[in-house]
Amino acid sequence: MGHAYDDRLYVSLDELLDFNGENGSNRGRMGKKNYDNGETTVFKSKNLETERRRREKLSSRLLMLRSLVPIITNMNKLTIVDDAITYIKVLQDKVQNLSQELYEIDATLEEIPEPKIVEVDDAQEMKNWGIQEEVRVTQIGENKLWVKMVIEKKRGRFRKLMEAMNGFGMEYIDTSVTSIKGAFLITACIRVTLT
Amino acid sequence: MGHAYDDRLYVSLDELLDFNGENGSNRGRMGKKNYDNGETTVFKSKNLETERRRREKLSSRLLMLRSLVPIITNMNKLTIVDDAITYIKVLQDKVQNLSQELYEIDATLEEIPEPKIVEVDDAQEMKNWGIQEEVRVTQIGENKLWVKMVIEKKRGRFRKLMEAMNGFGMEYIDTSVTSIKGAFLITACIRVTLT
DNA sequence: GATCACACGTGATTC
DNA sequence: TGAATCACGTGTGAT
Repeated sequence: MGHAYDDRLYVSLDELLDFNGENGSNRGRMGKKNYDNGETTVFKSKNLETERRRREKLSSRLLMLRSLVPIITNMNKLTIVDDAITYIKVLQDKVQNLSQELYEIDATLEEIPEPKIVEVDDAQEMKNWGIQEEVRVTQIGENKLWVKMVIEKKRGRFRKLMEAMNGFGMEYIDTSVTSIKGAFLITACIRVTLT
Repeated sequence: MGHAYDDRLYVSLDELLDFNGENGSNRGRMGKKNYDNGETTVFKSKNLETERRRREKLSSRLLMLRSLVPIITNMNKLTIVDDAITYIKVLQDKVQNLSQELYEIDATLEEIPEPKIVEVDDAQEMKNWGIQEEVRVTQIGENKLWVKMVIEKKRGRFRKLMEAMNGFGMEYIDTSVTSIKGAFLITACIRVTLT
């Protein structure tokens, strides 16, 4: 096969100087380089080493890219880029799905806000639940309170009140709730056990 | 400047046949090709077009990769790969943060499970809240119930009961709660208003 | 043995 | 100008 190239127009430098100085076994190459052959300095392109460094840099970056991609089908330069493309698409899809899922959860969490814990003797805060003016809290013992209130009869309001008082750490000794047209009348004896 | 290369070892084909057949203005190239010059067939490498296709494919894939990366600092082959590397890192970080955030939200959501809505006359389901055997429900009118129960005195249990009954669409006409050592005694008159 | 992928050195081109 | 980038055609080891 060697003679098949005999009619080419130039002679490769490798055949004139069959000598590879540095990288003797890189991949499939045998260092087609230009050498200073004793006295006769053969031609050297100006950007020979520059170009070599450029190639090295590109190759190393391709290897870095390959190290980032988990699924690798081949070691080719082309498949490195190819796998990187599909991996980027996968990552973009993942980010899309995750952020949408997170957004939906945030939306549903806003629908059910955290129930407020309110100080029981703070009349202003209690108004936020619709309790209006009719709250009386009297201390009847060391840590016992007598609570009487009239609140507007609305679905869930009584429950919220119970939640708040319960969350504050108080113990119902005796409670009575009576519903009178559109309102609750609540009287309770409560023992406060502050932590 | 042209004479600076006169001492090189071979003569470029471009200078023998200064003629570019097909891709006259691709980038910075003027088609250093081999041509069948009439009768004298000059040398043609076997993998000339194969190699050309390979280069074209790699370049096109690099362009595809570039089109996926939003932040582009340059058009270079090297910066394309470089930007892809940083972009993949950004995407991986994003996925990491998003999935961790989602995981934390899921964890907090599991702490506060949805309160169960239970049928009020289903004694078995009521046991799930700790109500043990002492539930009596008697119908005393068209849509009125007389409920009497003793439940274990545990924080939050009374609140949950109220939640469940309230969520079922019933109206407390009169309720009294008394705490006796470790237990609640609850008697209630309820009007059921089914939707 | 034909094909593949690669690195090589080089001229052209752009800024 | 000079540095940087690119595509080219080719030789060569590996599959």
